[in-house]
Amino acid sequence: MAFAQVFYNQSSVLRINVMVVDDDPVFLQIMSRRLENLKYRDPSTMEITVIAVKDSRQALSTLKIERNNIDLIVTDYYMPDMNGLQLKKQITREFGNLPVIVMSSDTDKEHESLTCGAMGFIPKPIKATELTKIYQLALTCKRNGKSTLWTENNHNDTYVSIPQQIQLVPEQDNLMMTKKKKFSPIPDSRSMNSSNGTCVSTDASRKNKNRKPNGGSGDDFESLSQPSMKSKITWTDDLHDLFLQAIRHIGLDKAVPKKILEFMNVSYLTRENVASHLQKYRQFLRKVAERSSLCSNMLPSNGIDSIYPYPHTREPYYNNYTSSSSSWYGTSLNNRSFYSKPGHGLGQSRLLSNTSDPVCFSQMPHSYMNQSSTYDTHRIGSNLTLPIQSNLNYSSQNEGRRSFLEPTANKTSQTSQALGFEQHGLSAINGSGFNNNTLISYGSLTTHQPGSSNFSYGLQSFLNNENTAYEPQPHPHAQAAAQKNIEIPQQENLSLFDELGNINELLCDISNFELDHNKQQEAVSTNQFELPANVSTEMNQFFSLEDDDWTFVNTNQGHSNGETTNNVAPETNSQTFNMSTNHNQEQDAQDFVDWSFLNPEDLANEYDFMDSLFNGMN
DNA sequence: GTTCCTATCT
DNA sequence: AAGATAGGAA
Repeated sequence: MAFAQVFYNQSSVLRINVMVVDDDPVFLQIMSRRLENLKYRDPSTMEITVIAVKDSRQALSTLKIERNNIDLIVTDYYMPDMNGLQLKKQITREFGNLPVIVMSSDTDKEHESLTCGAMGFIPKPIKATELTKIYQLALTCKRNGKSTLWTENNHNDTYVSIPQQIQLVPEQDNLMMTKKKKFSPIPDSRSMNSSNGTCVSTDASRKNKNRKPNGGSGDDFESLSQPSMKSKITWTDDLHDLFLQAIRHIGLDKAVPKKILEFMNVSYLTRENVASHLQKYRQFLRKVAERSSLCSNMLPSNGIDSIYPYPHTREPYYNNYTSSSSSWYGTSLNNRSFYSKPGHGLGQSRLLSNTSDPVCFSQMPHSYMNQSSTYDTHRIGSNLTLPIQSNLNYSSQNEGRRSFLEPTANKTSQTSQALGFEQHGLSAINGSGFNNNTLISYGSLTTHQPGSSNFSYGLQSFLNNENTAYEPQPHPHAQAAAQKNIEIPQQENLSLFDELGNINELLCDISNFELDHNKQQEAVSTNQFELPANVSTEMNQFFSLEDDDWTFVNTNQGHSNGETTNNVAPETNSQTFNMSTNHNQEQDAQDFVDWSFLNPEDLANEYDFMDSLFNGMN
C-alpha cells in the first residue's frame, strides 16, 4: 500500500505535518520540538509532526516527495542560497499553493513576506503564543485542505478559506466588511458583481440584460463606496502557471472552473474568472487541435509520434502558421509564442507545458512584488501577521499581461509538480507517482481513427466538453476518517501510457521515442498497457526531465518504499521530533516517527544529481 | 440553487 | 486581446 494511504490510514487521528526550514540547527531543533510538543489537548484525535530541514533545497526535495503530506511550511527568512520568500515562491511554482509562514528576527521582512504571498509572518524570537498560532493554522489548513487566512473578524479559532475571499485592492478595503457579510463559498458572480464588489440578488443579476459598463456607472451602492474600482483580474504568469497546474492535476477532461479554482486557491479569483480563462484556454486548445489535425494528415502517423503534431519538425512553430491567422492566439503563435523558439517542440501549448527552458523572454514584471497595496496585514492577537491575501500577488492590470502563449519569464522549474501530486489527497507516494485523477483521462489511443485528428481523446473530450464524472478528493481530514475505503483502482492500470496521455497533453517533444504501434493498439482494447522496459525507462527519464519533473523518477528509486515505511505509525504521544537533517540524529528523533524515507540529505543528493542532469539538458 | 458552457460584450 | 457578463441548460 502506498505510503500516503497508510499515512492517512493509520487511524482517525488528524495528522498535521509541519515543515520547518531554518539553517540554524539550534533554532530548528528547538522550534521543531516546541511545535511537536504542541500536540496538546486530545492526542487521540490530532497529532502534529514536524519535519525539520535545514535549508531551502532540502525543503524542496522533501516536498517533491511529501508534498501532499505537508500541511504547513514555516521557514526562516534568511537562509543561504535561497531565502524564505524565494523558497516560498519556488514552492508555489513547483507544488502549488502551500501555506508558508515566514519567520525572521528582521521585522522589516514582514511586509515583504506578506506582499509576496506568505500566509503569515512571525518575528523571532518566537513566543509560545506564536507556536500555538502556527499549530492552529496548520490544523486549519489541514481541515480545510487549503490555505487559510485569518482576519480580524474571525481570529477566534475560526477560519475562512481563501477562496471565499475576494481579493481587494487596497482601495477596496473599506468594502471588506460589506463583502464579508455573505460567506457563501465561492460566490458566483451572478450573486457577486465582481466589477464593483456589490452583492446583488441572483435573479436581478441574471435578469439584468443591460450590462453595466465596467466600473459601474452610478450603480447606487458600489459607486458610493468605490467608484471605478473594477478589479479586472490579470492572468499573470504565476497565476496562469497555477491554472495549468490545476488542469494537469485535475485532469484535462475533468477540469471545470470550480475545481480549478479550488486547486488554485487564490483569494481574489472567482469561479467566473477561472471560467473565463478556461474558455479562452479551450479556444486555444481547439485551435491547436485543428492545426495539428491539419498537419497530422500530412505526416506519418506512427505510435507516439502520432500524438504529437510535428514530431520531427524542428522549425519554429510559426513556420507552420502564417500570419493569415487572425485569431489572438494565432497571432501569439506567430509573434510571441514561446514555441516560436526554434528548436523547441512544436504545437506545444504554453498553456500546457510550462517549460523549464531557461531562455528568458519578456521579463515578468515584479513591481507588484513591492506593492504595499497588495495586501492588508492584520494582527491577530499575536505577532503572527497574516495577510488578507492568498499566495499569489495581485498584479494590477496591465502589469504582467501576457498571452496564453507567452513564456514565463525566469521560470526554471515552475511546473515540476510531482506527477500525481494532489493538494488534498494522497498520490504522490502511491508507488507510481501518478496523478490518480488523470490516469484514465487521456488515452492518446485514438490514433487509429482513420484520417482524423491524432489528438488524444482526453483532449478531444475536453474540447468537446465531455467532462467525465469528477470525484472530488476529500480533504485529508475527511480522508483520515474515510481512508479505509479508499482504493486506487487505477493504480493497477498504471502504465506509462497514462503518462503518455499527460505527456500528450504536455506536448513535449517526444520525437525521439517511438512506440510499437501494434502494442499501442492492443493497449486500446485492453486498457492495460505495458511499454517495453527500456522504452519505459527512457520515457520516464525523458518525461521527468523534460517536464522538469523528476519526482517520478526519484520516487521509483526505492527511496520511499511505502511498504516498508508506511507501517511505522507516528507515535501519538511522542514528544520527539525528527531532526531529519542530521544523520546523527538524536535518539529521540527517531524513536517513533520514521521519516527516514525522506532523508533530506539523500534527497539533496538526488537533487544535485538530477539537477545536474537537468541543467545538462539545457 | 449551483455550476457549467457558450455567446456576447467591453 | 483579454477578460467579464448573461443566460440557457444540466
